[in-house]
Amino acid sequence: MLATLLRRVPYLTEADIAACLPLWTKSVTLKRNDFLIRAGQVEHHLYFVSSGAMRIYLPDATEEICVGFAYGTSLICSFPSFVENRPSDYCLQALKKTELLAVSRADFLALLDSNANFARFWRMELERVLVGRIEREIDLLLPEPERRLQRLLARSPHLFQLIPKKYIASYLRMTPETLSRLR
Amino acid sequence: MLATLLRRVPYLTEADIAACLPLWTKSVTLKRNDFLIRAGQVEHHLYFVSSGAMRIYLPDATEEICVGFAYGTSLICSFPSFVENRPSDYCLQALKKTELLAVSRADFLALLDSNANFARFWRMELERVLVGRIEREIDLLLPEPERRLQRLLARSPHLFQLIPKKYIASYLRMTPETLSRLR
DNA sequence: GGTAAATCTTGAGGCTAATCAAGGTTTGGT
DNA sequence: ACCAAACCTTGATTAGCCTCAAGATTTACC
Repeated sequence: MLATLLRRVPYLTEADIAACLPLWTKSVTLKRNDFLIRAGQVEHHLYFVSSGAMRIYLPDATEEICVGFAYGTSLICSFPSFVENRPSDYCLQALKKTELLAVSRADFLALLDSNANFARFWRMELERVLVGRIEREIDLLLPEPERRLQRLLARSPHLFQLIPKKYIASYLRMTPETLSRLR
Repeated sequence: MLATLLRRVPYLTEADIAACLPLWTKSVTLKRNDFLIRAGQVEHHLYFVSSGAMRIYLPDATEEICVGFAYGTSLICSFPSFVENRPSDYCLQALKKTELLAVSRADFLALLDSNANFARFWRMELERVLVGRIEREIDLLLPEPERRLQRLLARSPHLFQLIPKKYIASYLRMTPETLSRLR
């Protein structure tokens, strides 16, 4: 539930949350393999995953390179497309039945401008995501597949129950065969 | 010059810039191979590179993995350490004589809280950096060394005049020999 | 619950990039 | 400008991951 996520942020008041919640006017339900966005489309919404699981992948010339997952109660979008209002390089696809709420870019930006507490929340969310990306970069730079796997197991062991191994292998920059052999 | 960087931001007024500049009280000059920060230290400052060039690397067990460069007029710090106030995983080292200005975390956070325009600047700076990281992630995920090199050549050709090839090779997740053979 | 599809595992072989090594070139510091 | 150190290049060899393939297992959907 979105309200639960927001209530965990100490400096957001009930008034801030009450100002935010009504902006999530769009509701989306995806079946397995449905797309939330395809490469080439412009992303105009920021999404909250209520339930289900998604994968984010780059449709490269010869293969689909998996760059991330979303599940549980997290925010998700094709970030460069949403922020820069340009066509997405990525596809976002449901791995199972998935329910999402969405806020439009215009409403979201207006909220950031009108509510300093919420602007602070978004700033800290960006910092948190950026720190996560930097951690992730370390993973990708390690030359040994085994150490890349170890780091993911240490950080996100639940992924292995939730996401098909072939996508995790792609995320870890190795083939499914190599991942299977490492286990 | 720091003022030049800030004046390029359309929504920062001269008053905003005047409020910001005096906070950069610390001045640092590094010789070649000097460290701005070593792994294990906590980063309490955000830096602006006035001149020179720096590399950011991860001192891994067996090798130094290069994760980025800073030069010209850019902001730089060990980001996870600065944001989360914890020991840095990274080393920041000067590649030549380098001059920097610094603002303390406390002063910077106070500025973000007191100046909405500056908070907006920082939010957009974070978004910009995050988009760059996502681009960078694509580079790292490409399996072929040749395509990783092509993307860097397309995006930052000047790096090859500025930075020793061995660090660029590490940044591109390949050995100096492989980089040399690709050219 | 049953069936088909998707996914995972295991094996054999090939290829690419890493390693090791040596010579040539550039760069830094005095 | 000189010398020394750092850096870059090229070659030969090796190791590790990918590719291809087939069988086993799990999962999805009616």
